[in-house]
Amino acid sequence: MKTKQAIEEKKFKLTSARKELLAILNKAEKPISYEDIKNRLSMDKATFYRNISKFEEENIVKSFESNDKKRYYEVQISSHAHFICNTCNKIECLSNISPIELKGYNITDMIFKGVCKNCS
Amino acid sequence: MKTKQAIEEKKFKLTSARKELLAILNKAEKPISYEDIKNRLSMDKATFYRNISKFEEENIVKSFESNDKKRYYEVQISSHAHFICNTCNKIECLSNISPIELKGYNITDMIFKGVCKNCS
DNA sequence: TTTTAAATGCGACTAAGTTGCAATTAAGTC
DNA sequence: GACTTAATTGCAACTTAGTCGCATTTAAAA
Repeated sequence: MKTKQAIEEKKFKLTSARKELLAILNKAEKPISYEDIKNRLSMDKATFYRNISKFEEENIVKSFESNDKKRYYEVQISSHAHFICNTCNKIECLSNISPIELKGYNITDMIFKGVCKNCS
Repeated sequence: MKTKQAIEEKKFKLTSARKELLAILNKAEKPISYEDIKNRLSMDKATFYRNISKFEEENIVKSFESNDKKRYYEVQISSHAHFICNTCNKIECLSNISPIELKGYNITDMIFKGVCKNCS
């Protein structure tokens, strides 16, 4: 696991805030924003954002911006595409989509938008 | 053209601010943010955002959020995918990508992310 | 030309995310 | 286990994209 590896390489200290955040991220089944979990967090907003950036630098976490001006984070274990509903802004992970080849481009992420089952 | 149609249906008045904004949007070769064009605009920020929302309601314009917290707008003429560079945040239009089929989903937009030619 | 609802500019506001700084803490060393 | 120190934290103040209320202006129908 990248987390253990990063700690062993002394990239950062494993503080209680970081343990808490990693636990939440590992349990999450879809990308989460600060807003989504702030009530469950004992750390400050600034600490959340600083740690999540740190995790991104170490390739433990990936993120993207959704339609609602918020940034969503998820653990980088399996690479998969995302679906964002234009109506309710719900985010779903799409596991069955094969990566697209496009010469000259090195594509790492795919986001699809449309209207979800509930909203259509 | 949707613009003329919308005006004829009395959906809105064709003010000079709107003419200016439509001219810029029609000339643009890629999605633009307010920041991108503010120096060329004679209208106020609030007017820009109110008009661009109006255009979106009337399906004249489409938009999405990029990696840089900004919203990008473009005229809705040809439906096409977009590529966003994770390094320099540049946005490119991809015209050769065929729409993806995914049962249960009605996909209207596709965004690909990665590293562009310049940055890799 | 008059009328009037729609549109505009301005300034104040909101909300997500960032930053500076003094206080705290993880983790290596004795 | 106590000591040391750089990394981390909380707090408050800040930044920035976008929104809103309101008094003034304007397109376009009469």
